[in-house]
Order: sequence, then structure tokens, then C-alpha cells
Amino acid sequence: MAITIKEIAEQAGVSRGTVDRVLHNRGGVKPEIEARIKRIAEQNSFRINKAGRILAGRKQPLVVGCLMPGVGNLFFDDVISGYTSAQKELADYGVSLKIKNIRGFSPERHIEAIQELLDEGCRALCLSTLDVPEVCRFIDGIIEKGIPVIAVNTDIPETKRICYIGSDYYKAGKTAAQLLSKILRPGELPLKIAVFTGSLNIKGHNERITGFEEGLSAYHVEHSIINITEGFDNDEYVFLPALAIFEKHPEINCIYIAASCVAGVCTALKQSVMKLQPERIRIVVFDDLPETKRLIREGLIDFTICQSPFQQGYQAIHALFNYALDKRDIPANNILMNTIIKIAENLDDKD
Amino acid sequence: MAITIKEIAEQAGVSRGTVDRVLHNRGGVKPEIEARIKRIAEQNSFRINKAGRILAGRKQPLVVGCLMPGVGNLFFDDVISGYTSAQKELADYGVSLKIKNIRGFSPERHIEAIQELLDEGCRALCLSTLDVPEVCRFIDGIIEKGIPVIAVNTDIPETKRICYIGSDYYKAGKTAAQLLSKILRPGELPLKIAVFTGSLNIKGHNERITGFEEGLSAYHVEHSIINITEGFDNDEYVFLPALAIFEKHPEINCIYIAASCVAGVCTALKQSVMKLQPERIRIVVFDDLPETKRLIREGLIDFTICQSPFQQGYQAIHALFNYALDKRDIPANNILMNTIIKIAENLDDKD
DNA sequence: TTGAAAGCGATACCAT
DNA sequence: ATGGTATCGCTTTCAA
Repeated sequence: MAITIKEIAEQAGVSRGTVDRVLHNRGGVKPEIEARIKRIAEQNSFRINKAGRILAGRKQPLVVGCLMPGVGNLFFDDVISGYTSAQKELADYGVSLKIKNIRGFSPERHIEAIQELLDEGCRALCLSTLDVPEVCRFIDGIIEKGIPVIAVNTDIPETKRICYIGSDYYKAGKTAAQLLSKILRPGELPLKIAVFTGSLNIKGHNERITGFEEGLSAYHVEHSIINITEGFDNDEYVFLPALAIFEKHPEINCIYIAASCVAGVCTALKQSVMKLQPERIRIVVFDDLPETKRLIREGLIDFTICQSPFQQGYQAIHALFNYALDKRDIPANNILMNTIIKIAENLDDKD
Repeated sequence: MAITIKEIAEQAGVSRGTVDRVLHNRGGVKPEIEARIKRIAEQNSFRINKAGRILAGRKQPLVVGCLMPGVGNLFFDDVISGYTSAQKELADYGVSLKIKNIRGFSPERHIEAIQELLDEGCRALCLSTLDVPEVCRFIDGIIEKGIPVIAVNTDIPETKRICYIGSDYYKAGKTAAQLLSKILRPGELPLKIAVFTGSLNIKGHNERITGFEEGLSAYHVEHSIINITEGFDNDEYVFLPALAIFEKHPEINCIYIAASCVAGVCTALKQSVMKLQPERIRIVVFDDLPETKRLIREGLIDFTICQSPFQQGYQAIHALFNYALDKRDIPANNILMNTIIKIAENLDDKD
């Protein structure tokens, strides 16, 4: 088994306290002793013993703050359930949670909410927030002060966050395209596609669309995109625009919904059903919200592509916990979720 | 935070040693004191602190023995990689591994190998073995002696194993059927299906076939099964029988491969290609061995249904570790893997 | 039948 | 700048 701090102290002829100081760069140690200790640790590939660390660290429990713009968007419920589930597992080790679930995408509101989390004592953060300069600058300020941050579901690549945990949106879009290519019947070509997205300002949604288009080309699916409509992740909002599109373009035979407004679009579709030829309409969507599940079971939607929201939350908490135990414990890369294809039969798979 | 043993001792007016004895049913404690201690623990919903337990238990590290009939079957490599990966995570906590990868399905050989694992000092077991009476009897004997056992990938339901971790074979078969129903073109009906399995004695393979047939009915796919061929998970063995089937039944337009002989069947198929109409043959298989991946990328195979072999191994080790820390920590149910649908685009997802 | 004490690995604080 | 010591929660051994 690995070398311990006590053993390092013995080999170096110093006390454990001194070794601890060196290993944590806490200063106040004679350079030559410091060097000797570091060498011994290095040569014996010292890794901190987590059980010991946890036990000793019980007085400074880890409070993790989680920010989600999830009010009004059921998708984030699953991420939150991943957070809380990981917290329960780690409760023994002193991990607790503060979840701030807010509404909307105002930078000021996001910054304010993050500050609140800090004020409430959080010592690490999981953030699903906006990739805009002012928010990023604010976050980098926090990180400077020693608060580790993980970007969940939405990346903020310009910051010094530890890593991003979430979907590979481009790949998901491309997978959707390949799936579509497999279920097409020759007579249906070319595809006339209505695309719905959340917002053209959200990178993830755009990547889903880019991946989709490039996939359609890669798999030689003849197609044209009739329209790209913003639904702002809001079923009620999207209803009327969707209705308008369907009325205006009865030639539509494929619907691609890159964001959380599946129910709204499908309700509009059902109302327009007389003008279209519903049995030939192919529908591919993302995520598996309750209403989406129902529409899949009903047979209206062909596939949904999922992104393991639960895992996103779950793994984020674990990563922050590991980091708290050992700063060197950083994921080598971003943690990208699998691209999960669901049909009715495997719809209840939980991730 | 939860109550500790020390606190229980104080409340009960006894020493920590006594509490420990009671909590571990080690005997030698006056009944009334035992009752009092149990009551206090109960009322305060005492849960053992894992960090403390691990630290104190360092002298009796947990050696987990893993038995796999994986020689000659690449599938098990991923399970093994799940085992070793979990072990690395838990090395700090004293978990080590002995993996016995054997060839074939002889009950005597399996029993012998399990005995060897025990002789080598294993104190917990992950077993992928045969669901036959003599093996099960032997395993129950071991469990009686206090060795916890988890069934991985192949269930042994008649034993007192802690739980089964692996695929839901029936569901996977049914999912395959629904997928197939989605990609069919009307002109192709009815389906003439050649089925390949590992062995008619292996329950998992049979369940994949049952699920498939019931799925085809459920989704109203007109079909007939031309033949069910045993391939014994062996690409070389299956080649000639497959060739014979294809020569004899040029009407075959669908191939369902429920076991690890994908490469062999496809090689035979390519040789018979002139007699069949390859562009109309639908192929659905299981797992994603390297050769299977190649065939998917090549476009010959439409889908593969995967069962997270890595996760099976990974979760098994974690479950045994948790159990070792706290005997009450038993999964409420069997742990069934998700039914993963893969096409070329998401083929490199790792689980 | 029970208690007391040492020890697992790391940390924090006080004393030097 | 460094050492010593108590502590975290639990297990184990030895003594009584």
C-alpha cells in the first residue's frame, strides 16, 4: 500500500506536521527540508489517503452550491436529483448542498444568485449559467479566491472552471441525423424540415442544429430546412409560432426539436394535423421529459436523444468532492455524457 | 450529522468496545445492555461512518475474487476493465482484486476455479458462472460461510447471492424488435429471419430471443423465423453452419444475432452475398466488440444493443465494498443495466 | 462480561 | 521554523 505522511516524516527525520505543511504548500519550512520531503513523497508516489483525510477534515464539511436556471424547465429536475443523490452518498463524508434554482437568463440575476450561494457559505460550485463575458469575469474572480467551479450542462469555456460536465451537443445532433437516415423510406425524400430550438443565443442548441445538418449531409439525406423557430424552452410560447409554421408549410414532413418545447410543438402539430400528412411526419427530439415520454409511447415521436441529466449532477458533486480531498484530482478532460437513443421500449432506463 | 458509536456509548453508559460488540452481533454482552444499545442506535438511526470504518479496518483489506468465463470471448474484457477501474478507485480503502478468467462452461472447472479464489484469500466474490444445480449448491455453501457473492452478467437466482448485476435480456430483445419495426420498408415484409444464439442452454440468450419474438408481435411485424442456430459464442465455429443456412435460404432478409458470434456470421454472410440481396438485409446484434464496431461503421449492421459491460464490473465491486463496510448496505433489487442502442455515431460512447 | 487504550492517516493548533 | 499532541469514528486487543 502507498506511503503515508507518517512514513515520510520518519524517512525525512522530521515531524508529521512539517510534512503536512510542505505537502499543502503552507509555507514556513526551510527550503532544503521542503525539497527533501517533496523528493521522498515524489519518489514513493505519495497519494493522500482519502479515508484519513475525510476523518480529519470533519470539522470543515464541504458545502457545494448549485446554480440552475431550472424554474419552468423540468429538464433540470433530473440534474438536481443527481446532485442530491450524490450528496446522500457523501453525507458521511461531510458533503452538503445548497441548490439555487432560478428562472431565466439575466446575467445580473445569475451573478447575484452565485454571490448568494457564496454568502451562504458554499465552498465549491456547480454552475449551469450563461456563457457571457460579465458572468465569466465574475466567476473567474471567485475561482481566484480559491472556490473550485464545475460547469454543468452549459460550458463556460473562457473561465478557469475545473471542467465541463454535460452533453456533447454536436454529436447528439449528428446522431439524430443518422437515426433519421435509417428510418426514411425512399418515397419520402426529400425531407422538408421544421426546426425548433430554444434560443439562437444558446450554444448547445446551435450545436445540435449544426450537428444535425452536417449529419444529414454526411448520410446523404436530401433535405431542406423550412424554418428555424425559437421556442425559448417554453411550451406555451412556442405554440402559436409552431401553428403558424405548420399552416404555412403543409409540405413539412419532418420536425426536429433541439430544445425543451416538445410538448408545445406537438400540440400545435396535432391541431394542424388535417393540413399535413401525419403518418409521414418524422419527429426527432431531445431529452425525456414526462410529456415527451407520453408522445413517444403514443407513437407520434420516433426517437429522443438523451443526455443523462442525472449523471451530470451526480458526477459533478463527486468530482468536486474528489477535488476537495486532493487538488490534483482533476478530470483529465471534460466529462461528456453518452448520446442515449431512446424509443418506447427503453424509455424508462434511468441514468 | 449522524450519531457516533462514542455517543451511543455515552448515552448507554458503557464503553465503545461494548457498543461495537453489540452493533456487530459479536456476542458476549448482557442481554439488557444489548437491548438498550440497540434501542439507542435504532432511535437515532445510527449509520456507521464509512471513513472511520475504512481507516480502522486497514489491517484487513478486502480481497475480491472475480470469476469470468471470458477466455476467447472479448465481451468480458470490458467487464474486467470495470472491475479493475473500480479497484483503482478503492485502492485507498484497501480493496484488491484477484481475477480468474477461465475458458468454457464445465461446472467442475467453475467450481474448482471458485475454490482457488477462496484459497488465494478472497473474502468476497463476483461470479459470472453457470446456473446449474451443482454450481449453485457449491456457491450457497460458500455464502453460508460468510463470503458475500454477487452474480455478474449471468444470474444464479436460486442461490443466496446478494444480487444480480447485468443485462435485462428480455427487454433488450424486445427493444431490438421495436427498432427493427421502425426501419422496415413496407415492401420488405414479411421478414424472414435467421436467428443466431450462443447456446439454447443459456437463459440470457433465450430471453433475448423471446423478447425479440414478442416484440415483433407487439409491433405488428409480419415475420417468420427460418432457423435458430447455436454458435457457442465462437466466430470460427459458427461460420460453416451460417454459410449453410444462407445457401439454403436465399429468402432470408433479416439476421438477429443474440450472442457473441457476430463476426463469424457476417463473414459467412459476405460470402453468400451473391445469393442474397444484401442491400435489403437488416441486421441487429448485441454488444460492441471491436469487430462488431467495424461492421457497423461499414454499414452492414444496422444497430447493436449494448449492456454496459464496464458498468457491470464497476458496480459489482462497489456494491461488494459497500456491503463489506455495512452489511445492511444491500441493493434493494437486482441492478439492471440500461438498454443501450448504438449506431455508428454514438458507437464510441463508453459506459 | 466489560473497559481501557492503542492505532488507522491526516489535520490543526499550541508550544517551542 | 519545527515538534508534539489531540482529534476525527471505528476496530481490536489486552486486561480486569
